[in-house]
Amino acid sequence: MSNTKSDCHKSSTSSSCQFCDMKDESLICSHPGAIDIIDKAKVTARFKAGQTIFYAGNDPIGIFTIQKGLVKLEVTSPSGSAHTLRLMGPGAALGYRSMFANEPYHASAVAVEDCELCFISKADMMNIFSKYPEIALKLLEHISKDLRVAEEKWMGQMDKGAAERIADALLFLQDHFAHQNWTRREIAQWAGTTPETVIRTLSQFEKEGLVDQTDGRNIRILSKEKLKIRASTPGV
Amino acid sequence: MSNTKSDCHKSSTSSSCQFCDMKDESLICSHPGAIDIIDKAKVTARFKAGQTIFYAGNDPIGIFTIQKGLVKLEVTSPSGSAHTLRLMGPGAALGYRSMFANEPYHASAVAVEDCELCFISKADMMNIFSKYPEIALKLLEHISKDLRVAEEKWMGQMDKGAAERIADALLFLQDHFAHQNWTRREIAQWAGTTPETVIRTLSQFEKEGLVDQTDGRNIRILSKEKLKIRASTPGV
DNA sequence: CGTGTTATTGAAGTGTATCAAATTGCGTGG
DNA sequence: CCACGCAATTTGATACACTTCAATAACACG
Repeated sequence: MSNTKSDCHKSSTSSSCQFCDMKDESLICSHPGAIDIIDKAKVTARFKAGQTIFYAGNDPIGIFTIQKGLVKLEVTSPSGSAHTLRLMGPGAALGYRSMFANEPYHASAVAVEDCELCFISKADMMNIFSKYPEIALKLLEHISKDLRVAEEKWMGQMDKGAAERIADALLFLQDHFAHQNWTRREIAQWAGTTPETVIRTLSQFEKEGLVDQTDGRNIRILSKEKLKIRASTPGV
Repeated sequence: MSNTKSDCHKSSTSSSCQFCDMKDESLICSHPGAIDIIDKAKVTARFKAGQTIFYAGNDPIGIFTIQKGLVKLEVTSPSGSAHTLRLMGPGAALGYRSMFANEPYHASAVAVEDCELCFISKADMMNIFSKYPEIALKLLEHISKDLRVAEEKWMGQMDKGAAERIADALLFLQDHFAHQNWTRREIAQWAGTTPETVIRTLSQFEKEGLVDQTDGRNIRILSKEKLKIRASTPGV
């Protein structure tokens, strides 16, 4: 096996970016010219479910790209309760906001399931920018969308009741990360409520025929459409 | 009067950017090279307090830079209540998020007080980017900070009580836009609560010696420090 | 087969929205 | 300068959705 790129095995099976499944999905890696630089600069890192990738308060050292697995950005309030800010799957980037803002991380990144990440240092990233400025514009677009999502989310939280937020959460988690079996607590952290309220609401939804909970702790959505209606209807 | 730049008077007294007070504050205009382009491209616009600069749902046509006055970005929920997303004063830009995201505005921009804005079209903006890519990086930094602010704000809203949020609001509005006499409703829209709750909380704060309301409808902060403590203390 | 985590159910407390009605402040025009 | 009218403010009563606490049950994992 003649591997022409010797520094591509820093961490076990980190092969060339050419063969990465996520090549086309990723904002950064999808650029043809950038691949060569990244290929030399990147380091692969693995995290098991539950492990923390970086902690809030620390200074960013670069960007992670998700090759496999799910990662959540979570903030733990002074009162102790944790809330999920963003969820990111394969192809998404991680840690870019703090890097560009020149700020410490304002949230911690935790692996929801076993993960395989690709790390690119800040210096390498800046190097890429200077050669391919159009990537900066792409990231600008991406972060701008993040901002809308963030603002829309807490706008929704404000005048919606818990049931509506939970319906929203179920739909969102199903749409974006269907394979994952979310716990009631995780749903609560995403919907901005408590596990108890999630449970009560779920059994209410079950009565209404929106979901099914007979398969262990699994939550099966029976009617997306009805849930969508429920997600934007004040009372029942 | 020999005016060398004939197209700089599109709207009443729009003088050259060279003499703009906000030249150094603005993200875009502060760049030495960009001024020449902007000077030719810009149009000055005025809005009276209460007027809408753009409406949610419309497509962005460019960027506004605030020369004078205060602007709020507000979202009106389907249930009818309005919430203030961001507040922007002189030197700040307006409408950039939607432009970069290639999305319609997700909020409406309303003049809080009489305003003087400087408009630059999307095409001109892109032209500036291609000549001075470093401006894109600056905007990237700025939007990244916006994202943190947005996420931090709704994180705060989640587990803080109304009194804490209102204390936060008072401090924020005082720090950033001191000259403005905010109404109870505006405070409520910023703090994510109702005017009634703001009133009750204010009179509570008055009892505790944190604020003074004897001067008409004005709210005078007596002790920033005590308010800060109040802003992060669950019960009394 | 135990042990810890997740889920479930119940009861109780409370903060906050909501509605309605009275009052104040403030600008406008007579 | 006063009277008027409107919007902002204030206060009270009520309702209720949600959190919180506590105790039990079900499940997964070693």
